[in-house]
Amino acid sequence: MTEFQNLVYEAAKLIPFGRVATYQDIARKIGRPKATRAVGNALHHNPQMIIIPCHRVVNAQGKLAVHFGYRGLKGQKELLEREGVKVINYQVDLEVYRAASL
DNA sequence: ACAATGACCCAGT
DNA sequence: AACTGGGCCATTG
Repeated sequence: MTEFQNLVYEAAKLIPFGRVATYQDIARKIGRPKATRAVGNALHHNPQMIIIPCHRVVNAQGKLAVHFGYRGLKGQKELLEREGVKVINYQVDLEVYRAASL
């Protein structure tokens, strides 16, 4: 477990229930605004798939991660809808659900 | 130390 | 809207 990954996971846990964050938000939160790609990597290697709310993390367009580990796209979609987030065509409205605290 | 890879982003065509 | 190329950063072989 690298230090970078810890930072990413900690940041991910801060995303409130029923809201989402972009890879950029996470990157910015941990002090590496341009490491968005690395953030994606870290989440992919996520050791605690369920514990860490990585399903609340989407790309800059609000699109869900295609290679999501837990039950794929559908899994992430269901997890989000279970929190009251409307997912249209595997995409969420960032203007509405993006966590403001980031 | 170097090259390649990936759940990314942005601008240009 | 779809495709391309360049840039970014951490991890891995």
